Amino acid sequence: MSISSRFAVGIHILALIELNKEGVTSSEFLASSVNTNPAVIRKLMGMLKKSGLIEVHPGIAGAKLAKELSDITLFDVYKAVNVVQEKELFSIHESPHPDCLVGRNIQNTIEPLFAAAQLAMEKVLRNVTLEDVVKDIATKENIC
Amino acid sequence: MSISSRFAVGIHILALIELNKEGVTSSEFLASSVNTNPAVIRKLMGMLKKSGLIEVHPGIAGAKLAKELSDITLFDVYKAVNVVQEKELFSIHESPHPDCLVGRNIQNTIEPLFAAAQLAMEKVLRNVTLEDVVKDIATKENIC
DNA sequence: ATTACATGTAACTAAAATGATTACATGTAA
DNA sequence: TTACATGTAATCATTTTAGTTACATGTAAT
Repeated sequence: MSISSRFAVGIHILALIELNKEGVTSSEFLASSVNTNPAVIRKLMGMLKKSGLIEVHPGIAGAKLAKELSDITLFDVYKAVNVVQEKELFSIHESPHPDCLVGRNIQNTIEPLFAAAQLAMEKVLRNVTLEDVVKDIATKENIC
Repeated sequence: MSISSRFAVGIHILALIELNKEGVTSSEFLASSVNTNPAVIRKLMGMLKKSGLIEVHPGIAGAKLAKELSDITLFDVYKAVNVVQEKELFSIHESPHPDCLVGRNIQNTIEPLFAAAQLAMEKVLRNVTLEDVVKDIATKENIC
């Protein structure tokens, strides 16, 4: 199964806040670009806010980035929107039989292997910033 | 969300077939060790068989490995049990708005980044064999 | 103050995936 | 033909997702 698109949408939201920084980036505006419901966006904005990535205020239209673009990595977004918990990218079956040689050891044997795989994936996310994302979009549009 | 435990169970099955190679490893025997239903095991056995990792025959009790332990990587099991499709570890929201600068570029920008993260994870799986897993279990049991 | 409009948040829904379970067809060998 | 194994389909409860609706809360302009 796939990791929730909340992650991709979170990146979309942050990139659009940056590229629309002269304007007002409301949940309705974002929802239109993402093609979803404003309430879905507001829920994600809440998560991004809680993680200190954006600034939003009740009653005041628009969101602003709370950090420099180059200070926000994809990993920050990934953690903010809560798509994968630590050591839980792979699920391991519970209660294997303790009387069996394999059953009583499989969890402890597999866990560090799965953790290493997850960390390798997350390391890639740590090495990409939103600045990279925004620059790539600009390049595709021949803006720069 | 997490990747299906079919992966962990698949590893469990293969390790147990190896460690019980003097005996008969039936779906019922495996189900008891994994602590699930024999039909679940048989479905997984079918997948492992289809990928050429084990040999099973209708009407004949027991499964055997079809390859050397050191020739089976965790990645082979991962692909066999079909837990994550190529380039689909992360899902990307569909139909963002094409009239928006971000909307019309976000998918193409994000896709290679997500693919790179997925590949990094899979690379770790490619570098671990079932021999490593079985040896680790043996070590934990002070067998070697 | 009231109006207009934004965010914050809860409740409800349909769709999809998972894992368990049951049942039965198919295949093998004694 | 009997006993028992694998192969496989149908069904079910649970969980997650993403969308939707509704409304409370907060701000600012009139």
